[in-house]
Amino acid sequence: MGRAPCCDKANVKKGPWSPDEDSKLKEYIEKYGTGGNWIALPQKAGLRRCGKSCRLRWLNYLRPNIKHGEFTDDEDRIICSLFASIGSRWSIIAAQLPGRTDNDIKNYWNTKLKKKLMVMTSQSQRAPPPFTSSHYTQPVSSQSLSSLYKDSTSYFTPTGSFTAFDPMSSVQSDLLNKGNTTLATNSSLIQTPESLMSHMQYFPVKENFLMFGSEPSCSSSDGSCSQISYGREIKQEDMSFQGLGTSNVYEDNHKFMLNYGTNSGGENVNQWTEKPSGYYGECPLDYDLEDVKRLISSSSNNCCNNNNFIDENKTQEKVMYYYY
DNA sequence: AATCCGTCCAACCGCTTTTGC
DNA sequence: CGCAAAAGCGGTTGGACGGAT
Repeated sequence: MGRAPCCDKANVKKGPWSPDEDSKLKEYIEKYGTGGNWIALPQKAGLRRCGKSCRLRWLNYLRPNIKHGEFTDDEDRIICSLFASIGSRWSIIAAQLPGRTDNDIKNYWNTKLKKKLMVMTSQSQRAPPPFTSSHYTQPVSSQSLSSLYKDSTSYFTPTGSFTAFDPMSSVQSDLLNKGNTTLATNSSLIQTPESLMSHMQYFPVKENFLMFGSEPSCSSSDGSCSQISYGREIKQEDMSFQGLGTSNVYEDNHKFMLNYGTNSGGENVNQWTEKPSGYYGECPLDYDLEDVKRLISSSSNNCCNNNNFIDENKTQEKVMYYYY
């Protein structure tokens, strides 16, 4: 049983907006505002459109100060950096780019920026094996994340550390209390795509298929793979933290982690071990941007490598992916 | 000139989260 | 606290467009 449709599908117009519809919507909102009720708005404005459609049209196109056209290098850098840290949270990324909409950024990433980075990746001829990094990335719940942003908390420290995935407690105790954090939009603290690429990886998976960029989008209904997004589908109780240095997987209520890279003795480590209890918060705060960038490419390697939490129900197949 | 193919982006869909009662 | 409705979000789709063949 699905939920009731938000509008009468038979009586609403779909497809591209006409200039007339645009002006009607614009005029109405400029005059009366949205009234906090998008569902009722189209009728009041004399539009045969779904409220959601009106909202989207307004937010993505008609709203004042919307910036269209070419993205600047600075915007590129911000998008790359934020994507590396928080993944495809386009609305949050958009919040850092005045005048840009989440839809715009999403489209830009999917159609241009990702490819641009891929080209750089292939040019860099550098394809280190997975599981080589040394830091954590860490998911935060959407609530935590949004509250972080509401607090205008920086994800860039003056030392270049990237902190978006620090556990909230750590963030609060450490970075949030720092008076000297700086805004993400300070481009001097954001790496250029070129410098990012020097640490990027790509992973040929399934023969010649190269995955790159965003989290993998997998069917959630057919059980093939759960869509992974930071703090959305995954309930907090399901969250396991997995980072560049350690991957955690739940299995039958046991938590496992994949250690990789080198241990303190300089030995190469790449093995599954059971996770000690209370493991969550013990993550280094320093989140080196070089490592962050690696996420861009490696995050899409599969459902598990760098995405940070595992749905318990999907554990088996994900573990398989790890061994793929 | 016609067709094919790839790119781009507005809009839709369905899900999660938030809000209000 | 639980439920339903609305808002918000991100993935996907479809069509317009331009370049290549």
